[in-house]
Amino acid sequence: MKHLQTLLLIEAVAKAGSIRKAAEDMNITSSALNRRIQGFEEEFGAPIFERLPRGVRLNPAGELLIQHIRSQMSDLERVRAQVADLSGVRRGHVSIACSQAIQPYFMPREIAEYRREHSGVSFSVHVRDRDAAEEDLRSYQSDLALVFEPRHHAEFDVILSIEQPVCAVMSRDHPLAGREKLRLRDCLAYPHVVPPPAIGIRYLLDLAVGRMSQKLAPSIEADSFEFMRHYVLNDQAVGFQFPIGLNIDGDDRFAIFPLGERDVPYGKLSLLQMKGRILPVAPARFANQLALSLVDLRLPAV
Amino acid sequence: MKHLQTLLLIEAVAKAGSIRKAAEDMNITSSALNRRIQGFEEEFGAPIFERLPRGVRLNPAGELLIQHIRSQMSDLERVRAQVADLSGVRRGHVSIACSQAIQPYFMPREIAEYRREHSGVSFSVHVRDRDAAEEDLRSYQSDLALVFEPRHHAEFDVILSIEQPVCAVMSRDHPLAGREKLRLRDCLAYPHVVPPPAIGIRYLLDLAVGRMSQKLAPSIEADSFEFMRHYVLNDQAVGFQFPIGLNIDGDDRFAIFPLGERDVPYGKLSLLQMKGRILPVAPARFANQLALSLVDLRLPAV
DNA sequence: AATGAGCGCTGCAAATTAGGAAGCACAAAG
DNA sequence: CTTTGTGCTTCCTAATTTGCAGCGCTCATT
Repeated sequence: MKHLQTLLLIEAVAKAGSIRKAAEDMNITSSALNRRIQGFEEEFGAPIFERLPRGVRLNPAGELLIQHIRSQMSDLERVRAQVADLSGVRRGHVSIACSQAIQPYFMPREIAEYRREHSGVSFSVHVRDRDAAEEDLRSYQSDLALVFEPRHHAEFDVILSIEQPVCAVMSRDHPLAGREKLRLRDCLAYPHVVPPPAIGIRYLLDLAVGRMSQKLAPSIEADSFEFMRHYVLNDQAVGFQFPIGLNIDGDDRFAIFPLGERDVPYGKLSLLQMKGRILPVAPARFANQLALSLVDLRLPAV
Repeated sequence: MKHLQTLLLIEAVAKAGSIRKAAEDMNITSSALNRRIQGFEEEFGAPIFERLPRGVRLNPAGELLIQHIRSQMSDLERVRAQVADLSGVRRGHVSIACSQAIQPYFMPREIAEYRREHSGVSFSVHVRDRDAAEEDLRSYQSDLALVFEPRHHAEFDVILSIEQPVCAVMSRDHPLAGREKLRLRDCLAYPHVVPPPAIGIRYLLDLAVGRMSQKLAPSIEADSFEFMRHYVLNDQAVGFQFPIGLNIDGDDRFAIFPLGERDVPYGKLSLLQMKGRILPVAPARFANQLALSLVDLRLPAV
């Protein structure tokens, strides 16, 4: 789209941090790019880049502008998708950022189901912790985010939110595996493997131990739940995960115990989008499908 | 702003209804304009105009696009205003659509007050009935609308809403002028002058008479409240207006009676903006001031 | 039925604009 | 103190856009 060329170049420069680098990325000469930037700043009425000895950086005006540029490009994309839609073609792309727990079972199933109906739609899936997911939405890199315990509710539109208990995960032959019920303090008596603080489940665990005498003393801190799952099979350790990330009835190597809400607070799984943004057809419909599926996972009222 | 040139031309064509006319308006030749449109349609991937024997008209895709164009231009304007703001200058423009009742006293006072602080800000004020005001918001011709009884609440963001009683207005020497209180049916016994159905106050009167035996039998239907005010001085007629449009204590030629809510429903005066739109600095601040002033006019709870 | 006005569209040459190559001044890094 | 990398400028050429004139078409009017 030609009339956006300059804006695209500005974004490239902002990312590259230097005009010459950006010029190379965009396959034009630095002189041409330089002039376009200067021309734009002139008609815009204010400089948008700070000139540093080692390159350039967006100034506050530029930050404002780049946000406008991204929102504008994304909105144009939405219009094009909507136009394609009304001429009968169901195409498009959905970019979604989500927590690790969503990756193994939930998201593949949902995407496969969606694509059964709309094979023209393509997907990008990004694993993101809650902060990174929010940043993705803000910069329009993702249309949707499905994350546990998002930090800044108010900056986004919450399409739907459900609760999930934290579950203790261990091998079937673990000493605790025979119990009827389990409390957090039981788990902490054994070696436990927990994710780093950036991840939702750790946040909840930290909250929980904050009001206990016992402390978190992780034998292992790992940012991969897949690692955790396999690790607990090899040691008498306890891991933690949400039900949505577990194949509860399908794998008899594990013992899984949901922890009560008074023990560890439930995790809030929220489906988010950029505030006020109108999503293109495909992301909007997919969000709708996700919302429906998530409602089915809602905890029965206590 | 050069990169928007094509979009601006598209808007001009949409408005003019013909490429040649628009070309004249924009001071270029029709051939150049024609080719730009064709070029845009090609890279956009779909035609946006229907070619008719007497000119062109936006097709559905074009309608979608023009909405994007307008929102985009307005957002860029917002960014520029914000940038100007952060370099210390307080400039900008506010475009507001409002009911007639707002014109004589309320709006002039508010604008004057705002401009005392920010003399760099300019204003456009448009008199609009409730439907036209909404259309103004939708097409980004106005930043704000202050109207009685807006029809489609849900399509807009309601910044604030207050209630005002309908008042009967007559000359001091009118036979009814000595009364303590007045009811609608008293007024209808005399010649009355009412606005056309498009105007909020008429809508309320129609609602009111709908549940009465008596009917509205206007001697005069006039779309100017100023006309109404002067007319009732020249005939033993009754007119209707909201308090905000009356100089209640300042003009002793008139007798004014608020009508009870059970008699004629109160009018809802709403300050609206386009849904989800982020207003530029000046309109946003002015909206804020309006909201504060309107709150002072709120009816004391009954 | 004929006519003329108004429309969108197209070929071609002229005018305008944007692009590339090379080089300058400057500042940080080695 | 040299080297490297930066933004910016100048000159010239390439690419794009514009204006002009004209074609074919539809519709309202004569």
